Amino acid sequence: MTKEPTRREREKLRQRQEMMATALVLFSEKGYHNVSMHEIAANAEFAIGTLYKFFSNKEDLYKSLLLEQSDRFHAALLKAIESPGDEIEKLRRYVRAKGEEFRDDSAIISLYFPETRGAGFNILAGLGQIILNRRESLLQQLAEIFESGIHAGRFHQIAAPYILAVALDSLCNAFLFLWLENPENHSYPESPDIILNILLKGLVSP
Amino acid sequence: MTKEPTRREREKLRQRQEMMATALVLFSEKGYHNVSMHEIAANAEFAIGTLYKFFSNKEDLYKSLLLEQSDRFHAALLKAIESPGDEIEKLRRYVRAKGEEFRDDSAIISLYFPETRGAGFNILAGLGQIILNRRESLLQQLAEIFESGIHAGRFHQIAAPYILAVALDSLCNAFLFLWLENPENHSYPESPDIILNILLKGLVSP
Amino acid sequence: MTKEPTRREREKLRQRQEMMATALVLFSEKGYHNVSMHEIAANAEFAIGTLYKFFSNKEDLYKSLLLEQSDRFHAALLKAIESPGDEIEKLRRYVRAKGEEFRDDSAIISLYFPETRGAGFNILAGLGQIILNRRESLLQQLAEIFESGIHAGRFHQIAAPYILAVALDSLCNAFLFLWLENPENHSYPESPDIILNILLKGLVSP
Amino acid sequence: MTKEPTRREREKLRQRQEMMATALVLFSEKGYHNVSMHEIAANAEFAIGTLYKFFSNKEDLYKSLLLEQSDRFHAALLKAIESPGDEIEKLRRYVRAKGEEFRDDSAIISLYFPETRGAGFNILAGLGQIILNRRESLLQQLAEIFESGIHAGRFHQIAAPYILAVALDSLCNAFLFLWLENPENHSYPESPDIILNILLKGLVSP
DNA sequence: TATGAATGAGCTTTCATTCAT
DNA sequence: AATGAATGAAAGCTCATTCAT
Repeated sequence: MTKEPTRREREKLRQRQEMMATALVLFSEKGYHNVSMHEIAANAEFAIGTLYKFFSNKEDLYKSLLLEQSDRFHAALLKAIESPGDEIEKLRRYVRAKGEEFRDDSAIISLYFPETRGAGFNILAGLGQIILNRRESLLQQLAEIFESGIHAGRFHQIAAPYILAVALDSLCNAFLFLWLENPENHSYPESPDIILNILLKGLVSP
Repeated sequence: MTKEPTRREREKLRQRQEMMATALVLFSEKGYHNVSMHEIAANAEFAIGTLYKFFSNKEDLYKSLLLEQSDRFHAALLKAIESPGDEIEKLRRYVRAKGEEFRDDSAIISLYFPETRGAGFNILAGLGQIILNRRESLLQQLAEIFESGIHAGRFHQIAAPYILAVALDSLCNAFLFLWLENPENHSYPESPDIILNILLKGLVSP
Repeated sequence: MTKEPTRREREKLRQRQEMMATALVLFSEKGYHNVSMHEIAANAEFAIGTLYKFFSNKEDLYKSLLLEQSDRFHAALLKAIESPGDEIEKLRRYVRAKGEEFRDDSAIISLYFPETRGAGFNILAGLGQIILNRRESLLQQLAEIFESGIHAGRFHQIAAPYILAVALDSLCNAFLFLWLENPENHSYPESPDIILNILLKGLVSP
Repeated sequence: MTKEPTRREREKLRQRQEMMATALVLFSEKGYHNVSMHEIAANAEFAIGTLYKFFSNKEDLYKSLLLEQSDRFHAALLKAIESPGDEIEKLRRYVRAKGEEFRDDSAIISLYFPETRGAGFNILAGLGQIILNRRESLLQQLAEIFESGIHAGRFHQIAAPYILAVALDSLCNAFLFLWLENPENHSYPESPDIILNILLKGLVSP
């Protein structure tokens, strides 16, 4: 039974959110090493000491930021996958959800992507693992959808289910980057289908 | 009529290569900001002053590294694309060349990828642009191959040629990352076809 | 209505003064380039970072030093010139004031003099100009005193007023250097008249 | 009996002169600490090692430079003083010689003056002493001229002879600086008399 | 003998972190 | 509990000097 948070506790949470929001903007604009703790504190209008009350060091702040964003991100994707419907519908919802996350919070991308590749800070190895695990579990769930579609005879088995999952995810990322770079060029609503179609149709199938 | 390089010149080139090789390893292991010039000099077994004789500053070293690798990388991919053969053959050679570059020099990836995304150092804007331009021109050439295949009736037009180019490229990257992470799981020779097949075949086409 | 400075503000000012005093001694003993910021910080018993909190860089510290001393110096000389009295009295007060400034703060001389000549750091061009302008305005005021004395018939016109001003100023400097080098040889109180007499004997002799 | 210098020896002397001439220009333009040994070597078109064959270190080069210039400078002034003629003529020749030295080799001034004051490098204390001694001996000789003039009844004894010597010297310096700063404002030939007159009007007026 | 590549001590400056108030 | 002044390790970089060729 969790206690109702006191006013004091709510206040602290709000401060923490404010600091993280400021840090997110700065980190994503300038990169981890080009943002100082003083800068974050000043922008968030707190004293530097207060910032250190909430985050024991710069790395901790960065990790918290990443973890929180990753929470939201993966929760949204999970919800999309687990919603009812046939395989194609699930995949379409997944693609759409990913697009919406990117669109609504593009700041996170520049933090998040280096971490899903090997390019993140190795210092953060431990954290990177959590994120990698989440990604892995998402890929597994996507793979199950493909597998189910294959078993049901809806999909040709053009590759192993896990391979298809990786393929879909990477296609999403690539096109979302494209759209973020030229937001004006692409009407968003139809985009998910473009991505999905590439997998669904084939270039040379009879 | 270029002179044969003197022994002195060859020696200088060798030193430069050694410094760059050391820097490449350290940068790719720890990231630009977590490697000091002293560390690079010590690992390469030169005095710090000698390092600065060859590269006027840390950024210059990083840029030289990136540019040199990008030269090799893009030259190899271009050669693959421009080789004779039908569209499918060209694409297969492209995928294979990309895999070989990654496999032979995986250190470069962690430097190279942040730059093809928005995640690179903004400082290096000028350089990043060069790399982005090269990538763009490769994508254009890939797109032409797809277009030619479509015109020749070999390919269904399941998406715009440029879209197909981006799709192929991102599939390559994703699977090459997979293979690099688990090198033992996948026999290399068959891999290019796996990637290509995803595009060529379709999940649901009749 | 200026607030009474708080204890904190007074403390900061005291620290700043301490740093500048230490820097003044070191710079005047060893010259700008032979004093390191670490040395200044250590001698003033502050951490190097604290020094940089007060002065944004070494040049800024040097400039502040020079400007502050020049403020005091020129204010004292101006006050002397502008005090009531006939021309000779004003000149005598000027000579005496200059002597007192030199005597009380001989450390500044080795910083100040290279700047009134061309020998200062060219870097400090902007600052040097301020000091040169102040010197020029003092010379102008001295020249007016000579001119007034000539018009009043008190002085022979043995040279143009500005020339006489330069002459008086350079005589002051020369003798003040003499006295600083051998402080024991010369009783100070009578000195100003020695300097002035050299000019006056010609200026007022029948 | 000094040997006739061999061709080799003459060549070495010429090289040495070339290095010193280059160093003089650079030092006087940019200041001792803002000129590197490499810069001097490059400008003089010698290898850095060759420079070090001639001067054991940077300070030695600077000292040699200063000493050589001081040799020339004082020799010229001595010659002027020792030439035949009455006291006024000797003084006029002194003033004129000083002006000519300044005019012909203004580069030396920025090196030389900090040294005749306390503002030079203290490192060079030993050298500074030599120059100070030379200056002192010149002042003594000037003082003797004044004394002789006073004894001969030509000069009023408006101050001690040594004081007059210092006064004349400082007046020279001050006006020579003026002229160097605005070379166009003052016709050179008549200048020496302006300087001298300031003293003479008092010294010889009835 | 003349060269200039190589050296590394030492400089200025930044910034994550602490802790007395 | 919140503050921000103070800290000092460590970074990037320069340049006087040496010495193998």
